[in-house]
Amino acid sequence: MNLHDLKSVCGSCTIRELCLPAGLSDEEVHLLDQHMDHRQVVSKGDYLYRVGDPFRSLFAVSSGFFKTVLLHEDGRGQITGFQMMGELLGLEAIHSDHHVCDAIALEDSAVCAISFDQFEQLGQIMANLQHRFNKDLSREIVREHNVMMLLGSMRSEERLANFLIDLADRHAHRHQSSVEMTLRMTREDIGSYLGLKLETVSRLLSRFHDEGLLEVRGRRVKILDRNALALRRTETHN
Amino acid sequence: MNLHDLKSVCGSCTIRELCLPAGLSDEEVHLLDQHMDHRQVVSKGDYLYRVGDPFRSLFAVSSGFFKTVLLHEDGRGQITGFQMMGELLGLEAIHSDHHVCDAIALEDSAVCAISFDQFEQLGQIMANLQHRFNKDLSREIVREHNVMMLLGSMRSEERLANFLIDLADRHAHRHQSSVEMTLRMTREDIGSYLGLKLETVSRLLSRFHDEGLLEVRGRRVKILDRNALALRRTETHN
DNA sequence: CGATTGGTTGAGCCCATTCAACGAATGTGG
DNA sequence: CCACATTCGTTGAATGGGCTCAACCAATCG
Repeated sequence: MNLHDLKSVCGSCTIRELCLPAGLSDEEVHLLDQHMDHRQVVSKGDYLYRVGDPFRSLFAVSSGFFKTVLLHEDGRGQITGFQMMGELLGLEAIHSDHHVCDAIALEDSAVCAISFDQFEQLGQIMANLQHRFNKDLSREIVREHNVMMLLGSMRSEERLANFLIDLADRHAHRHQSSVEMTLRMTREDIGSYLGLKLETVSRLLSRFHDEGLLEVRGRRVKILDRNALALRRTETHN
Repeated sequence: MNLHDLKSVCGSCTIRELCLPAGLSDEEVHLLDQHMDHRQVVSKGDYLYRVGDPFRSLFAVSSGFFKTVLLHEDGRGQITGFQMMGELLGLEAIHSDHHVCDAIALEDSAVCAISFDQFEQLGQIMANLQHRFNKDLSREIVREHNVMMLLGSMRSEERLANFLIDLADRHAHRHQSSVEMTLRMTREDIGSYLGLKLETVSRLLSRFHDEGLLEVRGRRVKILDRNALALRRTETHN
């Protein structure tokens, strides 16, 4: 039996409450399960989808870690997000029926695929599901608002502090340590997401380290003083 | 009869195809009409909603021009978008049932309010409407992706060129001149949206003017060389 | 092993910011 | 109606934060 062909089963999924079926009743989840597509493994470095691919399915990250990259004609790329378990991939593609960014696994990962056609039909008979989905889309909009704020009006130090705290919170929400984390992405990835160059990210991490806010060893990061770090998210920290 | 109490009637609306009911059949639009809420006038400078307001309705801009502003605790604000007729306001609020930004009219405007509860019910019995709405939400996500790209990896000149071309295109799409436009927002607003200071925006406009790309007189902007301007959206313009 | 990728650190530079002065347009109250 | 304040925009000069260029190191891999 091939992992690629495993059926998704939300009903018995440990991250059910973090994911699409959050808040649904057992019967509703059962119904959702019947319409779930396959489960799919994506190895580190592989593309889940690429710009231009026709849009058929949404994906829920079951395990692992992804980045989504928006490509600009002249080669420049912007990372628009990092997705961890329970989070949805592919929402941007609904509009044009084609993916408009690349989704790349940053570690060996697995996703649950949901045929969007079937999902929409299901939404028609399950108001709860549709409502949850509307909220998920809206949440993504809010998240991006916050990134716009970050990119548009914060200095480098604040950007990185925000990034680290956000990452820690998302780990905590998944019952993982919000103190010690292994970054799944390179300095360049972080820089791309934050609108900074990799050297700047590296320097900032060193700075935070020197100041006793973090312990940084490569991609292992330990938050030593969360309060102080949290203060760095905003300008005046005299 | 008070304009504030006018019933919205999509069926006879001139911008129907730019707005929420785009692509719906006459019967469907009729059904939508029955569930539309009031039409509402918003004077220049007034708030359509504020951060923290409970979310009850989506708004479709019927006429006029809005900005949405995300406030940061320390007083800084980021403009997350400008909305013109046919565009939706309030999508960010679905997630938390509360508005998370301010919406401010930049000129005397009117909006059509749609009770979101009723709208969701309607979506349950009108697959087409729900599908359109999913696409609208997805489009907003794509738009914000592009802003992230702009803020994260473009230089000031490219940002402004992108902004102007985008504005021109949206005017064209509404059968308004895409050559001569009156900006509805201040230099500071533009700067906030583009992650620049107002002085920088002013200097860039002067530069484009001097180079013969634009004719700028206060808020009147005439695009003299659209091709050249379009080239400025991307780095290499030797 | 050499080759490649990822990360750190330094030195100099440049683009956008800051600070500042000034002008134009609009509105307000006496 | 004028005097005055306020808001909006332009332009100049100096500053600085993050970038560029570059060297170097560590880890991984075929």
